[in-house]
Amino acid sequence: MPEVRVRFPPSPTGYLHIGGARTALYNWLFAKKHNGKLILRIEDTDTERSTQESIDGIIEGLEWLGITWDEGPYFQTEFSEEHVARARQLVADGHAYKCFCSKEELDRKRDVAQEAKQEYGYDGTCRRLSAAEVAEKEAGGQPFVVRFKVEREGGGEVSFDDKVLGRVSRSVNDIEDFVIVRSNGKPLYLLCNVVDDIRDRISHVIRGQDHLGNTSKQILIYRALGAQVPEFAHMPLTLDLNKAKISKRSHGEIVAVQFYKQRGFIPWALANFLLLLGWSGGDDREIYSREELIDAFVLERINKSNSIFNYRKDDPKFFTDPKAISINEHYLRTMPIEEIAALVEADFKTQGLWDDAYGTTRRAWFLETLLLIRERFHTIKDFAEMGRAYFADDYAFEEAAVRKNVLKYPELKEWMPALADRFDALPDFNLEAVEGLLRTMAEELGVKPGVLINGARAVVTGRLAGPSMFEVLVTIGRARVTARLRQVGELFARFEG
RNA sequence: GUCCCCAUCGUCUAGCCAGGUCCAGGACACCGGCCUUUCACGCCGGCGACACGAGUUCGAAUCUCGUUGGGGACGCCA
Repeated sequence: MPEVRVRFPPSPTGYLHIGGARTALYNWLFAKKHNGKLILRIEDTDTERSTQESIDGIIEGLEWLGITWDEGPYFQTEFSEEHVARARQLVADGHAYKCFCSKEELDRKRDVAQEAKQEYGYDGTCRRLSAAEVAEKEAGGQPFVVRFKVEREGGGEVSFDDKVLGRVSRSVNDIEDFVIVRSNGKPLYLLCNVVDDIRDRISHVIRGQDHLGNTSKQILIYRALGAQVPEFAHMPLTLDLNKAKISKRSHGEIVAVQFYKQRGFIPWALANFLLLLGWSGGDDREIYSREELIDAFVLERINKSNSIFNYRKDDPKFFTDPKAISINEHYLRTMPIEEIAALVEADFKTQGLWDDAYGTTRRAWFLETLLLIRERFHTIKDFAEMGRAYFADDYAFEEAAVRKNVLKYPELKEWMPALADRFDALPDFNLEAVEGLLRTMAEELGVKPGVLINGARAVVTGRLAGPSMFEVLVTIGRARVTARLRQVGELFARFEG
């Protein structure tokens, strides 16, 4: 295979959404797999809608996901002269012509056709203009667009072998003479994209199936320009629950990569999820490390059919596609704890929960604590929220935990401080000692150990559930544990009052 | 309306190209059980699909045709 060069060409008209991220991911994987290059090209020719903020957001999103590029970002607007030159060349070579039909006139014709449920497409009025007529209109200062002259002599088809879909054909009679240059002289996407891909020596165009219709037109442009046509791979689209294409506009933050970063997703977990939306390795494997995936990835195994992004809303646990959450959980509890620690550290710093000692003298404690509590968390955010009691004293109390495990046993008002006293008297505050003491005390009081254990859990962590209580107590430490136990009275006052 | 693409559990999918080993496998979700001081994890089990109809064949999820359904495109957006 000649040098593999692929590109990701977002138009900077909004944040990076998961569909775009998935396209970027597939391109990146393909490049890596073949020791090729990924080119990032910002298609900013739509000056009306392009923003710097969007460019920054896209780059930030790609970087967060770990999708790296080898060249760029290039900006399409920087190559306008070349686009114009190629358009002129096409006109000079007879592959394109000037069209003087007004936009209003065409809109009207289109509306009429649509109204009558008729097929519509440019009728070729200006294609038949003689050189003299064209010269006359130009001399008169009439504005014009440039249309590509689709060769329809003898019919024929434009076809290509798509890496995903197989052979795709389209009759030239179904391709209208499409516009390649606006009346203001600015070339359009169909042309710019091809000119840029030729200049960037793109070998494989991997993009969504929504571009399928563009491909036949663009192949015509490649040929007219005398360039080699690249390989194509049209990926299936990601649809919403109503089977409509997901978009920034209609779905909002739930489809933004940024949202997942904010909600505490592990970058590669999101990439892994996105990968599975339309690709499988052919076996039952679903979790891949970067290296494993680069090794396993092949374009031919991309699915042909569209997939549904099964997101939910307003569910505390499944705030997005449950599969995405489950993959994130998988990484959360299997990744090397140092890597998790780095993500938690970043989050803690934004929340004012970070203690520099966690990086130095209390490093071991910090890592062990993360190891202890990560089992039942869903995202990185949970360390600061559900796990707050391990790192700070201003943790919240779950109402259900207090009601079920504290208020139900009024005696705990005395028992908890008494337990604190006993803990203080312990020569060593370790697992065995704590467990022995708790069980002995329960026996003396004539209650089940669970009453003291769960009561202590609610008081010390504010939560209904958590890791083994003895480990929790030792981890949080004697001083903090006893102080919290002695404040049980306030809890009664707060929730009973 | 025209053109293009697609069609397996609720969702993501394996199997399809090279028809039998598939009364269709896995994952997520859901339900039940085990474990357990709690909740998770883990393990075990359950629920649950070849869109429909013809044809080819001894045999079809797999091949062919049709129907239906879904999606995309049809811009002087990208």
